[in-house]
Amino acid sequence: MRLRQVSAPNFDLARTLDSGQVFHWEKGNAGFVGAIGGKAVFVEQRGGELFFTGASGKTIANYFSLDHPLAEICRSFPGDSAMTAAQDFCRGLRIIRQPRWECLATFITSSMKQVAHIRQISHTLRERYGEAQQVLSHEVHAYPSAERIAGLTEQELRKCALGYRAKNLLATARLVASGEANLEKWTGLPDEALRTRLCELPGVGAKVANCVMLFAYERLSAFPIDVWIERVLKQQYFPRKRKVTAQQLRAFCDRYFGKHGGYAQQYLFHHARKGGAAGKKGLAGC
DNA sequence: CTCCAGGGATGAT
DNA sequence: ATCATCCATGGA
Repeated sequence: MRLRQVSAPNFDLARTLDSGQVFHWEKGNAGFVGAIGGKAVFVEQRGGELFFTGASGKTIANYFSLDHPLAEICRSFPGDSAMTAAQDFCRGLRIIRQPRWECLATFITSSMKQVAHIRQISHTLRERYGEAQQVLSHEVHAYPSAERIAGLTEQELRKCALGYRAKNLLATARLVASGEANLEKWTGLPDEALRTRLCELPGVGAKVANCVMLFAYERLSAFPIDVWIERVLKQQYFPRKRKVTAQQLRAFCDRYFGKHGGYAQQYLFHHARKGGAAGKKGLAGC
């Protein structure tokens, strides 16, 4: 199999796929095997080039947001020490453009789960209910459509280790499949209206809504606050406050991180999770 | 306001 | 080998 090639300067494929925004890519053949929408894809990075097969160069470049002006985005970040360290740690990490239903469904199943569990749930749902494809002798399953999931029972979903999330995923799948919730049409909504629509879906609260806005609707100012980010924010920006409310954090983030807050959040998140010293232990005692 | 639901990887003992 | 911990949403 001959691979095709696309230029990808200022991009780090492995780091991007390991940053908790997407959960189905697996290592294989010196690169990564996964799916972009319904297409099974292999992609490998060598220096500033991506070598790939299974989709067009245009699809690859669009999925990995190779057109995002990363240097300019980083220049818009605040210059504090936490942000600078995170930025340094996350070179080449990009916010990818995910299919809307796949992203929404995945983050509904992510609630109260850690990354390893989310990967497992995604894998099981794909394997049981998604269409199989081949790439370089690897079998890859597309994420099951809303229609497919809408036709399942809560019992079947529970068997995929969804627990109480099964009910929410099923209810939301049915709203999407019936057209009552039109995810594609929502691309035209302003941020606040989009967030409101998303939060009306079962299993979607503020955190999940912001993830979907950031990863599937390219709202780069959306700033999801999970426990990791909450720890970082409290430690770095409210060091001697004993009690900081969710509202205070929210107001601070919206004001402080600017129009690319979503990127700032992703960098702080990835640095906190993978950066070692700043990980759980170091922050716990504060 | 508090409490709880369901579950598997992860790290401590 | 056993045990506590992690964790976002929604309903009681």
